[in-house]
Amino acid sequence: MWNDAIPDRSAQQALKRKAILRAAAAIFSRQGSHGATLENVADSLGVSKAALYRYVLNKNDLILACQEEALEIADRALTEGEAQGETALEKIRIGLRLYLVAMMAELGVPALILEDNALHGEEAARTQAKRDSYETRMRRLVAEGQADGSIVPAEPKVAVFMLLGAIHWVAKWYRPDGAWTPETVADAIVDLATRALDTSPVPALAEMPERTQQH
Amino acid sequence: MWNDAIPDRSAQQALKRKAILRAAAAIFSRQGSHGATLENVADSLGVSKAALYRYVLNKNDLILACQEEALEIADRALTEGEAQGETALEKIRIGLRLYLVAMMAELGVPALILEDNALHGEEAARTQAKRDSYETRMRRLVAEGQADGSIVPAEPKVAVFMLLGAIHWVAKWYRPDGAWTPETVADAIVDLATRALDTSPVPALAEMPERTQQH
DNA sequence: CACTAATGTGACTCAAGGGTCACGTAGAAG
DNA sequence: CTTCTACGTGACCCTTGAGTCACATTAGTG
Repeated sequence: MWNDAIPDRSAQQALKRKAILRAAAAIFSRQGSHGATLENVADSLGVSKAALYRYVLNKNDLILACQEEALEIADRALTEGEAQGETALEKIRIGLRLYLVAMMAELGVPALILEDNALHGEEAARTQAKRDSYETRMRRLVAEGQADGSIVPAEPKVAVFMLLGAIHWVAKWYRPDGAWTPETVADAIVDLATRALDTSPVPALAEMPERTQQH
Repeated sequence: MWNDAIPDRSAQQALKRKAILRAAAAIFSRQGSHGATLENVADSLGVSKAALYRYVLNKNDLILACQEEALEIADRALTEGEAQGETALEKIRIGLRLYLVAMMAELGVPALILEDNALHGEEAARTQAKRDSYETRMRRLVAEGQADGSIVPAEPKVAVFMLLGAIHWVAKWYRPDGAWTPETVADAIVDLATRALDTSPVPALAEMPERTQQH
């Protein structure tokens, strides 16, 4: 009912909670956190609503967990990008690409779009702080790129908002059962969006290969 | 209570309905259509919830009206862009810029982000069709730009999604009481986003002038 | 096999929010 | 001044959905 098999009792807890997060993320991302029902989430797992409460404190907690997971993923991706990239622009490219792919892999959703007041409680502020921190990091990278010559001069705030808009919007149109794989989409959208900042953009961009292997 | 003064009785109706649309759009855009209460909308106008029902059939109708208004604006803006622009890229630039500015002026909000199932009823399908039609128009323009050499080769669908993401995302971060005017923001974000498609991008972009005159 | 802890369920409570209604009031018209 | 109509209101109804609880069931453990 939950998933296939195996590990020792206490680790099951974590797996099941993870499964709930995935299911919830999928529904939040389509209907918004307000439009989503805990019963929806439960149904999509083939479980009763009450069962969820063994793994989740309440709806707010669930939203919070999804949000934090997504922020962790974004943060790790950016760190990896900073490690691998040569110029600042490359760092951003890699960071965003890994973000999209990892979101699909771990939450099953390319991005989480939450309403402004989706969360309440003091944890909401902590989460907001994390998001600010991520955006600040991105802005610093843009400034760095303007220094190293890889990124065109432009207001860093606007540049970052533009990039994040393009990335987050993927949640609105990407369908996992479509013709494009997560990697294809991530490459295409990130290449295109970051081309806006590129001081020496290549004239042509990659084609869109169809999905070859299912899953 | 509603607005300042004047016109003959029956025209008041239209004005008041328009005021409701603006108020609703503002709240929808911050809280999502599900998170928004009709009482919120009423309160923000200093009116009781019941009063709204003189001008609006129900919540669905209100959402629908906002949505359609936004689509009309987008459509008009694109038509204007097609009339004024030389290359296809210019047409897109002008169309998007006018869209952002007009949304701010007429709905008081840079964009409407609605959840997938915000609307129900058959009108929802009609609205969806309009949105599709707009996106198709945009894709055709991208293809046209690839033909006339102003736009870089790239999958038109992805290109349009990327542009619309950057544009719609403005609703998430723009604050009317901030330092930037609507025109400033529209220019900056559209120039930056469309630069991604530009075959001959200028190396540098405009600075961000502060707001000089208040409103 | 008996015992216990963990897990899941259906039936419930309760608050919030969409929508309605009977009424009060103000302003145009005779 | 009276009357009619449009407008707005407070109080209300009713559904939906968050959260709880007593109970059944299952799975480890001696």
